[in-house]
Formats: sequence, structure tokens, C-alpha cells
Amino acid sequence: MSDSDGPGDLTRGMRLLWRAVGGSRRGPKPGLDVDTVVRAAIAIADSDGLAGLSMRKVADHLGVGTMSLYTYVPAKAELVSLMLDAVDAEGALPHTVPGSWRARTEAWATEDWAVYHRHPWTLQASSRHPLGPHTLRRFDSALRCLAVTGLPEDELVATVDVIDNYTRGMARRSLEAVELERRTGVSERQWWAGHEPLLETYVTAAEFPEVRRVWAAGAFHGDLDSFAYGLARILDGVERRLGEAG
Amino acid sequence: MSDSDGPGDLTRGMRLLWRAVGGSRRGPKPGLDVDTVVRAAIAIADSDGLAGLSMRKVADHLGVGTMSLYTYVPAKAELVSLMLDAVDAEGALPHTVPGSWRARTEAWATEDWAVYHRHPWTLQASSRHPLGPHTLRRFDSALRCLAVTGLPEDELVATVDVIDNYTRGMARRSLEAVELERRTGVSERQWWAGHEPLLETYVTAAEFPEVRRVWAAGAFHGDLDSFAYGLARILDGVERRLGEAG
DNA sequence: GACAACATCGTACGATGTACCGAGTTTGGG
DNA sequence: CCCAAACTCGGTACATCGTACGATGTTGTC
Repeated sequence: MSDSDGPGDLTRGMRLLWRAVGGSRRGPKPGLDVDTVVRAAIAIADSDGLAGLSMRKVADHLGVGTMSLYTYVPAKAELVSLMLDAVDAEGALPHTVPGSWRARTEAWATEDWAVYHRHPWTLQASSRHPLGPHTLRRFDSALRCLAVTGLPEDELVATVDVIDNYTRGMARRSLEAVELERRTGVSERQWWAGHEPLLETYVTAAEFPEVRRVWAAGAFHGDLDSFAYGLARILDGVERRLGEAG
Repeated sequence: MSDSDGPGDLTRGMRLLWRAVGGSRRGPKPGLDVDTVVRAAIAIADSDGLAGLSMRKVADHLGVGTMSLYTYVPAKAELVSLMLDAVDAEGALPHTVPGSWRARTEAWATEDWAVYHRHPWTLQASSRHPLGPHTLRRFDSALRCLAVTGLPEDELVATVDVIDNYTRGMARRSLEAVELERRTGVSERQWWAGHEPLLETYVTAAEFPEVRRVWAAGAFHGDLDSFAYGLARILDGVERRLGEAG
């Protein structure tokens, strides 16, 4: 993760994201287009992660020279911005789900959770990328999920932030195990089995009493769906707020 | 962020983190030690970010050859693991704060928020690093903040996860603006002013009705402390759960 | 005093993003 | 119809990165 995957000139990236780029007239017909490059890059990131994404790999995948990519994309940072926005073009928008605001919000969070598992690299990308049209459309849809609650506008935005951050964070945790297995071939169960003696030694009840207590109670191996549990708590909190306001 | 900042051999990194490294007898006295290297690395990351952290810079800062660092640290990934754990050694543990569980939890979240602002690079590091003793001690302390609620152990862990993820996510958002200004010299207010015409053009009421509505209501420029607001909603949700259980 | 174990670090290698420039291709304006 | 402008393509080159390797020097133990 790094730092340098942030966009350079924001306005330049913005115009590309919003497809406000002047179509050229003269010169040879381009053999590729931005979307093709972005699709190829996403395919590579899906299988190799963000660190495995290099301009050379994308170019090879497309059968062109590395530097030809720079005809379509000003730099890697902008490419990643485009990738992030392209991912948000997938799938249905949550506000169209029938039922209560709570049902819609749960559908939205669950769908996002699935997207993060389909494209784990989205969680590795820094969040300093400019908003593209598809990302903003999803944000609009999320706001609409909660609009019927009648919450004031600033609280609405803050509530969407809570749910969004929670979903990202839990997906990140869940993906750690998956990524660990992909890279080392060690499953989570095997990892715990292999490290249990080490943990028993260092994680003493004297120094970490509460950790030992919940560990002994099986809190780390239980079958509580902690994503759904946490989401339910958050939505309970929102509901209570609705009651307060009237 | 990348991908390659994940640790290689987990057991090797673990032993270093937990300081289970055999002290050597023979040979010249080491001129440095692990903690000195880690402190220097943290100082650089604080000012230059994770991407600005290179082994060469750390070595220069310490007045030694680049490769000498590898005497103390097996690779950069393990160095970052050590840095993350070292940061968690700072400050008081939240469970010692007097008052209700709610007051303690708020203190804990606020303290973490401050840590993220003191060391923004901790949010850029991937979360695939092994847990060190200080990080685990903070986790233990967080569990203790909520233990008096009487929640079942698995729900306790899930609740800590909710709050932790929320805090990280909001800190990340807050730091975007800070980092943007640091790198480009453009303040958030200036950025909005500069992009307002562009936004007015592309973010149409037809395509993004709800975004336009909350924008017009000033939801993005208001002075709602959205971090505190979201935290209050989450803790409300926890309280309601306590009522349900008995 | 010899030898094993260690610290130090110069050199070198393979990646990476991308600046630069030359060469080839298309097309609008005269 | 022609040619210069505007463009695509991509090879080469450079700076920067993590780090493997091995030579050289230093220290503690027998």
C-alpha cells in the first residue's frame, strides 16, 4: 500500500473519470480504448492483487508495448481510479430493493461485502482517489436507502459513512484469512493449529486476561456471523435515533 | 498500498515481534538494536508516509549502510510489523479510564483517532501483519472496556470489531483532506471552490438527486462532528442489545 | 592464538513507473 | 491533391526500490 498510488493532478484524473476528454480527430485510429485497458487491469488485479498490477503486465496482457498504455491513461494512479469506478458499475443499485429502509440497507451492505470479496484489491487501494460517476451513483443510492427515515441531511451522510466504513473494515478482516491462504497455502485453521503452542506461551492470562477469557470461551472460533451482528447493532442505533427525533 | 508489504514467513516475524530472538554471544557487539531501527523508521514514516519509507532512508538517518539494517530486521515487511506494534505502546490503556463502560469506550475510540492522526501511515499499511504484544494489549484493554456489559464473549469481540473498524474508517476519511493539502498545497475549502463548477456540471439533479439534495442542505460543509455522531449511534445500538439480553 | 560466530556494507540484480524521442499513420485545410 | 499538424506506438533509458551475495573486519570462547 502504499502512498504513491494516489492521483497526481486531480483535475486531470477527474476529467478522465467523468469521461470529459476531447475526442481527437487527426492521427491514426487508436487500437485500444480506456475501458479495454481498465478491464485488463482489473482482471490482473483480481488474480494478483494491487501489488501484482504493473503497467508491463497490463500491456503484455493486451499485446501492446508498455508505453502505449500512456496514450489512454496518464499514469498508474489514474488507472487505479478508473478501476475503482468501473467496479462500482457492477450490480444493481440497492435503493431499488423492496421493503423497509432496514431491508434495503442490509442488502446494500451485503452487496458491498460481496464486491470486496470479488475484487479484494479495492480495499488495498488508498482512499485518496477522486470520486467517479459510478461510485457517486452508488453513494446516491445509499443515501436514498435511508432517506425515508427522515433523518436530517448531515446525519444521513454520517450514517452512510458509519455503515460504509463498517462494511469495508469487516471485509478487510475477512479477506486477511483468504489472502493468507492464497499466498502461503496455509488455511486459517492450520494457522491457528500451527501457532497455538506459541500463542499459549506468550499470550499469558496474567498479561492478557480478557483475551484469554474470550479465547477460552471460543469467541474466535465460534459461528457467530459477526458481520451481520455488528450491522444489526448499528441499525439498532439508527432506529433509536429515529425514535428520539420523533 | 500495496500488497508486498505483507510479511513473508509469519513465524519469523512473530518471534521478532514477541522478542523471542536468541541473544547472540560471539561476534562483535551490535552497534544498533531493533528498537532504534524501528524508531527511526517511524520518524520517517510520520513525515514522509509509508511510500516515503525506504530502507536506504532509514539507514542514512542512522548513519549506517543500507544493508546493515538487515542485521536487525529480516525484511521491510517485518519492520513495518514492528512499527505498527511500537505505535500501540504509546499512551494509556483505555480500560483504566474511570466512569461507565460507555465513557471508557468513547475515550478508547477518541484516543485511537488521535493515534491515527499522529501516525497516518498506520492506515496505509495493510492489515495483514501479525499481532504484536502491544497491539494485543490494546485489544485486551478494549475488551475490558466492554466486559462489564455482560455481553457474551463472541458478541464482545464482534462489538470491539465494529468500533475499531468505524474509528479506522473515519480517521482515514479525515486524513484524506490532510494528506491532500500536504501533497498539493490545496486546502479542502480551496479544492471545493476550484471544483465547484465541474461538480455543478456533472453532478446533475437528474442523475444524482439525493446527493444534490443533501449537498444543497449543506451536509458536506456542516459542522456536525460526524465521528462523534456515528460513534453515539453505534453505542446506542450496543445499549439496546444489553436491554434485549436482560 | 586459533577459530567460529557474528556485524558491516559495497556491489549488483531484477522490478517498477514513466520521461523522452523517433518513427509511422491518419486527416483536415489550402 | 498534398503536406503539415495531430496523433498512436513503443524502444530505450533512468531513477528508485528491496534485497541476495560475499568480502572484510571484529569479537568471544576454548
